[in-house]
Amino acid sequence: MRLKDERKPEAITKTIIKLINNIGFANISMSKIAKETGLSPATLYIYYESKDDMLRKTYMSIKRQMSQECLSNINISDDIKDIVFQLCRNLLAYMETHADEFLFLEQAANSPLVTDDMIQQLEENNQDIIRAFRKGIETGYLKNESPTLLLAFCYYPIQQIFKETRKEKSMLPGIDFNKVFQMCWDAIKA
Amino acid sequence: MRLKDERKPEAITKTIIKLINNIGFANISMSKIAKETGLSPATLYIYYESKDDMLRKTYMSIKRQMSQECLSNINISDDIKDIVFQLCRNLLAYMETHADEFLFLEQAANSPLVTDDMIQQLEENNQDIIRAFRKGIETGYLKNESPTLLLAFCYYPIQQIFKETRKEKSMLPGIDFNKVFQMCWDAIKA
Amino acid sequence: MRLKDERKPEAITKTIIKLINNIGFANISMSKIAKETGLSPATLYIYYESKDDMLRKTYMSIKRQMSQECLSNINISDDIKDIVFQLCRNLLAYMETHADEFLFLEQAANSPLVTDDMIQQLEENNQDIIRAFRKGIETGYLKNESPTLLLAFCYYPIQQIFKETRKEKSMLPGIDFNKVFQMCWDAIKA
Amino acid sequence: MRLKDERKPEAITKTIIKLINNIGFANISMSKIAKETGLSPATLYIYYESKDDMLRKTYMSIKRQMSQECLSNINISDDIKDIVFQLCRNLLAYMETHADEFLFLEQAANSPLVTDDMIQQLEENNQDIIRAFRKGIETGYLKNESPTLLLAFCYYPIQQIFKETRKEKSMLPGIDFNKVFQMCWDAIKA
DNA sequence: CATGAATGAGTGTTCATTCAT
DNA sequence: TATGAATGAACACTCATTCAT
Repeated sequence: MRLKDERKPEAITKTIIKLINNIGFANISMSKIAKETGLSPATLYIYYESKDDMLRKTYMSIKRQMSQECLSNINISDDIKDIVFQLCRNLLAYMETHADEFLFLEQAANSPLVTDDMIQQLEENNQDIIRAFRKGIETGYLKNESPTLLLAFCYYPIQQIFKETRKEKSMLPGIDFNKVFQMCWDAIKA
Repeated sequence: MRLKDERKPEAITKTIIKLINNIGFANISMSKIAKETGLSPATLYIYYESKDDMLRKTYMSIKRQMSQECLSNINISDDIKDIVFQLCRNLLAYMETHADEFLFLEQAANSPLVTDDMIQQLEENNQDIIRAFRKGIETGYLKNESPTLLLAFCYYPIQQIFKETRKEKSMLPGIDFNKVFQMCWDAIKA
Repeated sequence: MRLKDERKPEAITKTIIKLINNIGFANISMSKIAKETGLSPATLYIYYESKDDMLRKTYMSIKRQMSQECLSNINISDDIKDIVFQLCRNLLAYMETHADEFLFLEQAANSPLVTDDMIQQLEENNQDIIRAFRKGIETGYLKNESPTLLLAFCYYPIQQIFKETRKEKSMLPGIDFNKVFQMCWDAIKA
Repeated sequence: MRLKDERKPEAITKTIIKLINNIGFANISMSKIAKETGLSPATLYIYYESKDDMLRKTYMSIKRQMSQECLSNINISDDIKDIVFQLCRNLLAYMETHADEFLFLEQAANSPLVTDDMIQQLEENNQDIIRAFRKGIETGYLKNESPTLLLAFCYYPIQQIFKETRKEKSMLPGIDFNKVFQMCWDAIKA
């Protein structure tokens, strides 16, 4: 009995990310993915139940990987300001080194593919950082708002601004992201 | 020979927005749009060159309308702080009254459909507000950063947070957007 | 606006009957039907909602035609014996001149495609003959059984025996169908 | 190296009969049969050369079993009338206790799957009964027709009428099959 | 013997677009 | 201008069968 080739899902994932960035979320098809990966369309269905299942699992996997990298070099007992800046740096670093993955996430996130259920599952990855933010609020360093909202004020602007800087005729060329991080901090600090 | 019926493009636009929110950007088709609007597929090609052309023109039209509504009740000579808060209120008001239109924009914006060229064209709608921000910088009320960046810090967080609040199992339920506006202001003020 | 070509459904029907007799009910496909008829697969969907719809409508149409031809030269006021023998002759004549159509019906009738609802609709075509049989019962010429059962004893044996005679290595070669008709009559007569 | 497990073909046969009655002859597939039986698709090919081979062998097996059961409690030296009525009762009994098997046979019999060669092989199962019928002709109890034809007049009407009574909205509800047997006898008796 | 992996060819159906009226 | 008819190409997915273990 032949065993599942664990390099195949990896190759499929890479193809998906590549194709979505080249031709767009709306234009990927199973046959394009199969051909680009060098597989038969039928083989995709050994690893995934359906196209939706494939895209959802790919989304979950990439998103989890991104969340994890955002927590690098962060010690929950550090000063909240250090945590916030490190978080911002990590996010930027991930987007810079995994631009295609990130842009895949952005396309998928705005589609009906990503369900509330998936988001809730992913939310668990943020629990540590949410706890740190809550402590920051209690110790008076951060505004007395929902920690999720404060966190959103770090992630969202940086992500959207990053996307803008990636465009060929960007309206925000040569931005110094340290300034952006500072603005995030100003938004959430007490 | 009848003249082009200008109510048809309007009806088509409405259908597109409705369908995209119901079945997603990736699943709309010319025949679905035609059937839902009560037209023949062939008729769509009288008003638009192709599917892409149709979606692009629709995007441009909606985006322009949104930009315009964001400038309501704003007087360039007002205090920059008043301008910023009014801008934020206008944006929120538009998203709340035109949720489908806004969510269409978000789906389209992340797709390869929207070209740099289109973005540059749309950028012109912001010139007045950019000028006001520049004055705010010069008079020392705002941080000395690119006005576009400052503006981004108003739009992006509010838009993304709004999307989050729309979800059924939102992680940010019952948010007071006035607090959000204040955070935007804190981020960009000098 | 182009008009529907009424020769197309006829051509499609002919292809279906031909193909089903050549390759069997289980092996026909939309693309085979399309190619054999000289059409695009998509065109089939202008005339029929789905494959099932196509096969069902074809079945109904052929079955109705057969029922009609079975009533040729039958006068309801004739002697019931004459009616029965004419019915038998008509059935045989139809099967002989429309062998492919008849064999299509037999394949379809044993598939789950043909619903009770369809059968009920078709049953209406037999009302006149059923009435004649009822009169035959009342006047004592026929057995006092359900007219439908008596009718079945005419149709079924002849149909099944006809199918047997059609086989290359038939076990019933050179049958005289007049004898078969007589046996049918013996079965149902009082 | 294990030996072929003879319970597997039995299990496969049961699955085939079940599936064909549930989803129809045209919709069964090797993988569905494998999954439903709890086997790998590849395993089916240990027991059968191909899908067609599998269906043919299954048809032959079931058909033989049915023929055998039709001969229960029949003594060739009995009166031909007793033989005929017992044959009819046996046929009905088989169809009632093995409805799925019988309906499988009917679906298969009308498909091109069943070849003349197979029919000839199966015909041997009827030799005893054919001989009895021939004696019935010689002794003047039966019509002077081909014994096969006389036999057909027993089998066919009962089978077709049985199928009709099985339908949900049957046109022949609550039939007394003893009357049907009598009609068969009337058809073939001298 | 038995199997899950693998596949090219096929399935029914819909696509964006053009044609003929 | 407006349309239903028409289509080749593509869609997501399944097929019967074979391979490698």
